[in-house]
Parts: sequence; C-alpha cells; structure tokens
Amino acid sequence: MVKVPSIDSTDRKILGALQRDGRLSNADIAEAVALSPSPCLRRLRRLEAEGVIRGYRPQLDRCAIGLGMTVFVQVKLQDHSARSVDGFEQALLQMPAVINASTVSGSADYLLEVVVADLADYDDWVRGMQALAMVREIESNFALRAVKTGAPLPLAGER
Amino acid sequence: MVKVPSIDSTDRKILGALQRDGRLSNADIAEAVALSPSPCLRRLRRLEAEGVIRGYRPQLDRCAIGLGMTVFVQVKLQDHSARSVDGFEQALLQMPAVINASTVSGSADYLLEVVVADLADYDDWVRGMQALAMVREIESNFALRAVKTGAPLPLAGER
DNA sequence: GATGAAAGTTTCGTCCT
DNA sequence: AGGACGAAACTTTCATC
Repeated sequence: MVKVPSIDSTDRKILGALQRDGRLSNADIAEAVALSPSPCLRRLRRLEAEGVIRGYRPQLDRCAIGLGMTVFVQVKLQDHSARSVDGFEQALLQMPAVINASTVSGSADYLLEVVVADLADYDDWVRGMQALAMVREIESNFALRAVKTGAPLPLAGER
Repeated sequence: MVKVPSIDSTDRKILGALQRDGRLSNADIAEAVALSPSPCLRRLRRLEAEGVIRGYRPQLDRCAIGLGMTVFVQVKLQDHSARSVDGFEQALLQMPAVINASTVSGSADYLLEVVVADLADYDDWVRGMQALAMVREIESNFALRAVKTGAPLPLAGER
C-alpha cells in the first residue's frame, strides 16, 4: 500500500494562503484559514515533512539579475539506452542554466527551460549541449514575451 | 534613462541564500552572507521594493495536491490582430490551469504550461481552448517524467 | 557598515476540551 | 483533532559608534 498523504480542505487553504505569500508566519496562516495557531502549525509541519511542501523560494525578476533570455529547448537523443539517458540527465542536472527539464511526449525526447544572459551566453550553452555524444538534435524556441509567469497552482476544482 | 537596480555581489549572495531557503530569517541571511543584520535587512527590503524579489512561494508537490499531469501546449492564433492577441492573453490569465505562458519564436505563437489532474481534466481544458475563436492550432506535449524542476536561477557567471 | 538593547513576534511544548 | 496558555527563542527596529 502506497502512502496517501490525503490533503483535506483545511490543508488546501493553508497551501493557498502560502501561495499568496510564502513568508506568512504560522500565526498569519492560522488567521487566514480560521484556525488557531497550534493545529495550524501541526498541519504545516506535516505538509513539509510529507513533502507536499518541498521548500520555499523567492520569485526573482530574471532580467534584474542579468538573465534576460529564456529558451525552451527540445532535445532528441541518439538512442534510449540507459547509458545515453542517464548520462544526458546527469549532464542536465549539472547545468545551472537548465532550470526545468522533463521527458515529453511528441517528437522530442526532452523539453528544457534554459535561462541565460544573452545570445552569446546561449551560444556557449548550446555548444556544450552539442558536445554531448548522446544528443542527436536540438531545437531552440526563444521566449519573446512572458504573458503569465509562476502563477499559483490551482488547488480546488478550478480549471 | 532607465532605472538600473544594479545588483552587487552582496545582493547576489543574499538572493542565493534565499533561493536555498526562501523562509530564511534576516538574521540567518546576514550570517550566510557575512554581514550584520542591519545592512542585510536594508538590502533585502530594497530588493523587494525594487521588484528584484517579486514574492515568495512554496514549492508544492503537484502530485500530492492532485495535479498529476503537466502539459506543454503550443498554440497558434488565427491572426495577430490586437483583438486576437489581447483576447487570447486575457483568456490565459483567467485560466488557473495555465501556470506559465510566453510568446515564443518558432512555428508556434505561444507556449503554455498547463497543470491538470488527469486526462479527463485536460480534455475539458482543451475544449475550452478550442472554443476560443482566435485559436487556430493546438499541439499538446505531455510531460512524462520530471528530470529537474524548479532549479534555482544561476546567479553568477554560471552556465 | 557594525554593534547593542528594547520591544514585539513567533514558535513550540503542554494540557485541556 | 482543535483550542488555549505560557515560556523560550528569535526577529526587527532603533539609536549610536
């Protein structure tokens, strides 16, 4: 039997409050969800311990820290041997510019989100990627304008 | 002349510490960057006020909150009239399932990241998207396995 | 930018309902 | 499982060097 954390409606309210402001104190969360601080803190710690909350992050303005360019990169591998797959994924994990990576359905094997300062920086990064023997094909799609970024996850039956 | 927030190396250290733990107290940040709390707090408040730090968010386990499916959706519009573009983007902003959206180079106009509970939920969402008159084409690429998610932004000259 | 002190919060253990 | 209380720890803010 697999462990089912089972999030109830109060937990969802806590997560919702935290998504609005991730630095809310327990007292503030408790007030927001109409609970007293004690059970609220117990729930919060449980959510953290069970991994529902994996951590906390500041949302940074990429341009302000010199990362003006976001690129979505589709990658196809030469083959899907364990050696190629593991080697490639290991390489991804060691590239700071790659902030998100998934295997995907469709014609590509991987979809990566890459952040760099500028085109020259991206060129450097692509060369490093092309140097990997297991990489067959790389397609780059540059983000031109952010329309919606880092929206909170929908917690209810929202669509 | 545009405002240049000008982030120095100490600011970058502060942002780096916060990216490791977004709930760090000012005292802890100060210790991590080898500064006393007073100037550290001043810098932190400045970074927040200038929008370098746009907010704080918990990193949630999508599966644990019932969002087991992530889909990358490429959308082409019928035309690029202001009416179509504005209408479409307005619609995106009102869809909770769309957590990221950018215009992109390449054959598609937009790349969206959509989170839903399951295929039935995604089908519902796609129908809503197809119902928009300005949408010409939708291509869905399902995330099969996350290799790297929500990595911290590279702050130095990292590549 | 550093230091030190005071005031205000937060967290957490414990007990009770 | 939620609520209340109290103590300890911590954070922030301020004035001063």
